[in-house]
Amino acid sequence: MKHSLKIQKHICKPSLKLPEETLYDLADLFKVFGDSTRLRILCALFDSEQCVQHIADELGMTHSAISHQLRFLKQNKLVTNRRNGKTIFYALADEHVRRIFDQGLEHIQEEV
Amino acid sequence: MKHSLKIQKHICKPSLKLPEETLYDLADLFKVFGDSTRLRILCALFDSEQCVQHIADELGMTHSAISHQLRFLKQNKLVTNRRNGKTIFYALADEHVRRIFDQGLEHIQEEV
DNA sequence: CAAATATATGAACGTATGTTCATATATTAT
DNA sequence: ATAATATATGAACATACGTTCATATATTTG
Repeated sequence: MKHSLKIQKHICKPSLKLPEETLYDLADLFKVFGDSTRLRILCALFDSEQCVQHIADELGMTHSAISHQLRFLKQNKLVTNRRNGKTIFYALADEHVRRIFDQGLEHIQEEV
Repeated sequence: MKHSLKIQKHICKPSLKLPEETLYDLADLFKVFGDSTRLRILCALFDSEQCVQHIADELGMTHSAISHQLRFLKQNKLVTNRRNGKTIFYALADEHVRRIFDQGLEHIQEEV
């Protein structure tokens, strides 16, 4: 009886149990937000759709680098695109992007 | 006059301009969420604080791996900890963690 | 104090990531 | 068809990341 406290090592509470795959998908989603270049691209699209070269100019990077990242963003459904002649315009996919962005911003700006 | 359309290459709209440093901080924050192990740790803390070994057991990983990740999570202010004797309990730092997590979840579950 | 337990940490290792460079594709203009 | 423009993509490279292993620190127990 005297070491009953010692025995109960871990009081197991069942925690929020999401499927493995969901967690991987979720991690992949946040991974997309986890790079300042991609965040800057998203910022550039906040007001209106933009073409690749415009974004590249604005960020001072090559169109190749931007194109690679846009593909990544599109694969993860954070942006959509439409072709207009030679140029392709990219736009934010939906409001979640903005909301996730804003929640993150709130978090970092809250800390001292 | 005939190629005036050709000339206006990029109609520059000023986009949301955040300081470089803010973007890096924001990317760092999302980077933390961009790993399934860390997400699982956060899940494990959703209901209540937990000690390192408990989390390690639950995730089927070594305490070393978990400890490394918890340090990372703490550096980014997503968790706090308190010591109780030999064991150290970790807990979610604030509600932003949950909200960012939930927004992400909404996003991936919305898509078909 | 020594042993046991819980956690932390540095080094090392393989893998993933972001950019660049060269090249390919697509559209338009001549 | 050829040239010019806009974008996409594969390979290569350097860097960053996550885990493991060994070891260190901290607390409690005997």
